[in-house]
Amino acid sequence: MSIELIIRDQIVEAIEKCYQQQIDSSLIQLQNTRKEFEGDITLVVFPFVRMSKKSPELTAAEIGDYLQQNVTEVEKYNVVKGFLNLVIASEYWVSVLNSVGSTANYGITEPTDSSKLVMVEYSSPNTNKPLHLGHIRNNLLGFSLSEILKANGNKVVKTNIVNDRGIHICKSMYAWKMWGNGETPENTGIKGDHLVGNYYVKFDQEYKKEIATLIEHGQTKEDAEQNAPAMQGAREMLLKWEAKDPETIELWKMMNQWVYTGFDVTYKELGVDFDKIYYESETYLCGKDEVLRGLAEGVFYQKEDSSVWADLTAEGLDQKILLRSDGTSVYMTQDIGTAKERFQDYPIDKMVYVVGNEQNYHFQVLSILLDKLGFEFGKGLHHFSYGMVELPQGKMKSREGTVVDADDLVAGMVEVSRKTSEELGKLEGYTPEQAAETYKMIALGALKYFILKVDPKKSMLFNPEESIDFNGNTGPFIQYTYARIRSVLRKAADRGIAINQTIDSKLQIGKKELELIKAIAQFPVAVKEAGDNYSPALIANYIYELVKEFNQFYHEFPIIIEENADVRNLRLVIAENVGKTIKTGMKLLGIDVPERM
RNA sequence: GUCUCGGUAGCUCAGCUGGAUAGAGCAACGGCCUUCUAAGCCGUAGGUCUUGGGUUCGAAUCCCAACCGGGAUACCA
Repeated sequence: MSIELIIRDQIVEAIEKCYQQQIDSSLIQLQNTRKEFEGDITLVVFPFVRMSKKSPELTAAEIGDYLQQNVTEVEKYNVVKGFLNLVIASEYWVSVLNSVGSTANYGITEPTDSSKLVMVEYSSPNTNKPLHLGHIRNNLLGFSLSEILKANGNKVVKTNIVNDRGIHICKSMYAWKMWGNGETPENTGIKGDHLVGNYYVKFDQEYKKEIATLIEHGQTKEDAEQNAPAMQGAREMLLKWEAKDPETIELWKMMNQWVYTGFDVTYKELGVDFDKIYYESETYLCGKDEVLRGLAEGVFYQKEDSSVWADLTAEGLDQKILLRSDGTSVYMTQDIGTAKERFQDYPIDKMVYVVGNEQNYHFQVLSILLDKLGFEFGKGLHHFSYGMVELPQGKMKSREGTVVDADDLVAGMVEVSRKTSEELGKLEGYTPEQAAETYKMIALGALKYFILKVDPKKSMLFNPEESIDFNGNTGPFIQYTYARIRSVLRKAADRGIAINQTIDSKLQIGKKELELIKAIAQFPVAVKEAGDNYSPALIANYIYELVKEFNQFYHEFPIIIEENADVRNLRLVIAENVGKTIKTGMKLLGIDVPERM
């Protein structure tokens, strides 16, 4: 039982004894004592003043007396205004430290057979262009969220729905066919997803030229957009694709394969992966069937032009189209099919969609539609809605080339990392491979931490010139602290200092050491809150606080050169456990930590 | 128009289930490497928490309104 729970129970009793009142434990506000005051845990006593009918100070003193007498861990207390600061005996903190040291996966709750199965969908790329910074935020959030849910004792299936069909895919295909001259990733050396993306851009350029020409020849803008040969070609291609025209299918398969090969490289670089991949080309027909079933059952309705609709006015929403007048499916249709298949494939307890907040309406509607179709899981879908990444000049647009490409960004950061590392020269003795691995680890640490430390709900700004930082509240700062701890531990071993993991409970603990033990003790709380709130940012912020605390300690106090052997051992044990906690915490963010840097 | 999310230091962000004097990093300025890694540490300066009301012993935090910004809003995904 944690000290906090014990104190809560005793406060309830104290109120009953002193003021003859039964209180609800939600009235009990405990917080960590602010550093400028003496104490470890603070009770806010204002809510009890009404019961005691005494001043806040007197009330606090009475409760403090009771706790001091009845809770052995409460050594003493002091009162500042309406705040009761409790000083917890250092034996308790020693026992916490000892238990951290003896716990293999400190802070992590392993899943059991009866754990909930959570499916997390993330990434969900289109196969017509390479991944950009927006996708990076999605991928990092999805991966980290999965890790955090696992650490909270859930079973997690990571999934990806690949949007591999549709008019946008046909645009790239058409452009390649028209103007590609047989270019392939092999004969150009261009990464597959980039090559296909180039043709997506090419399509747009040619399309715009054609429109301009048609307008010169007297067509209206609307007509020109419809009649431009490029657009007609792409449409024709989509029809051929749906009709399973062999040549078109062949082209589609070839170009998609280029993209997948490219994506795999990017995913591997980012360190994200999936347990199960769904393809829209395989689920959209199922969605169509479901919509038609809904139509037959009277859940949906059909207009004269034979398009199919859902009426959501009773839910306070609009009408939503589910099948176009030509019978082809829309985004929503596919998501219905994909959802159904997933719940058939897995015993899912919770479905989480990691998708940008521009889709809030979409998922609200999806949930209602699935419910209307009789799927009991419909209401329980969770849209993990995150904010957009913006550039100083505004939103990113693939077609206009105002995107920060994922591969370029990572490569650029690795380059900065390499330069910095070489200047500092701390990797001497590493093989070129080891050094390269470390540069990459640091670069990705910087990128991932930069993105994950921000509250997922909020939109964030990425400034290419300023955001690539390796100092301050950054991933490399945390990685550096870890490497520093490892260095200390290596040196201790070199000097033949054996670390005794079990600290004597009577050992006097210094103030700064105590702060660190308390910080380590907060880790499981941070993991739980991150899980409850679906927020990797809470883990990032926690680690930053811990690391700052450690660096202050490091500068102020000697560790291996401390002469008192007991104190030296205590500091080594603390350093080791801080390192352990950093490593576990960063793992939840998908960030690795280096032994040296 | 309607719905929705946001507005905290020059910049990027914490803090938001109400609690003590609103915190970090970057940028600026000044210190600290012949003791364990200076990608670090310490210090100076920087705030009407958009504005106005309300609830409360207590509001950056909750409620209402206004202003500003992002997003969505029936056949793009």
